Amino acid sequence: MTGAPQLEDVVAGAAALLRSRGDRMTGPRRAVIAALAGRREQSHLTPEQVVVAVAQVDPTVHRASVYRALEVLSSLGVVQHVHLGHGTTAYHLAAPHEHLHAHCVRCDRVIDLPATLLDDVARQVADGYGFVLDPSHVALSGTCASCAQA
Amino acid sequence: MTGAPQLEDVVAGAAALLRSRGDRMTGPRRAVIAALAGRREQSHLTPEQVVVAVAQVDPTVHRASVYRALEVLSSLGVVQHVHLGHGTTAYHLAAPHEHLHAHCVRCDRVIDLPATLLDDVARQVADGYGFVLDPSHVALSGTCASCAQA
DNA sequence: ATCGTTGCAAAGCATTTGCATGCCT
DNA sequence: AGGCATGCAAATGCTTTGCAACGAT
Repeated sequence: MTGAPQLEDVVAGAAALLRSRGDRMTGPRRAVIAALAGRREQSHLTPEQVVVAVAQVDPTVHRASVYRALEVLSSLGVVQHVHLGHGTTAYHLAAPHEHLHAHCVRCDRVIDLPATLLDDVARQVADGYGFVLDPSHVALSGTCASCAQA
Repeated sequence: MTGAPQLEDVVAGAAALLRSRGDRMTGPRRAVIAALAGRREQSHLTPEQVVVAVAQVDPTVHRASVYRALEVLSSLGVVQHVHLGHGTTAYHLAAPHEHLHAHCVRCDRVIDLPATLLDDVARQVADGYGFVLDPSHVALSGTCASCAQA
């Protein structure tokens, strides 16, 4: 059981990637990685939620820096994002294994799903329409188990 | 060949629904319906695109009224919306037959897909996770045929 | 010492809202 | 006539940006 990726390793890897570009590892960037890593559940956060989580790690980090850090880390592939319908975007650390997302419109929870779930659909839209599906870019929408039974 | 729904009929139907609620059919609401109906292709419009299209029909209609009209007409079921990842919402007249959407991230085009396309996936997430999928609420994301080959 | 990054504050943008006037029924 | 809807303008909420000071390499 390896569990969640170790913070140290993620930071180190990100630092290496940053330097290889002439960019730098900084406090705010470390804080954003820490904020995203320090989550057992609810590992997909909106920018606002990241801002809050970062503030708990380091209150001196400015809001704007969080946005900028998310952008740089995304471009490195260290962080990934999903669009959740209704205009919000959720960020999470790149997981070792690719996966899809489902978003509960009632409680806003994000559920991870196997990457293969849309393989058939991808084939169908490719064959029928020439449309190349990007299954992980947006979350499937609906109601999660606990909200559905309520 | 019936083609697109007739403007007159849609307006009349909407008017009836509005009045049954104590609401009214007005110029701006008619203009929004006309803007959405008067489209062979590209029948899914962002609020901003609706504002532009409405202005061509009736330049006196205010921006805010377009937003309000879209909301009322949606609540009546005359208009429907899809979320397109990246924070935009597209509106379209309720079609006679339910359908899904795919959104091209390159050219922003929206493609209609058969409603049944996600039936299997819906069953899988229901059985495996208790998640109740709402397949038409968000568009599938990817690259359309013409953009993919470029 | 360099030059990328930050905090701050202001600007942007899309959407929403309060209010007096206007118009549908 | 009565009350919902409108136009206008200001407010909102989230995200981006210009800039001087700061700090990683």
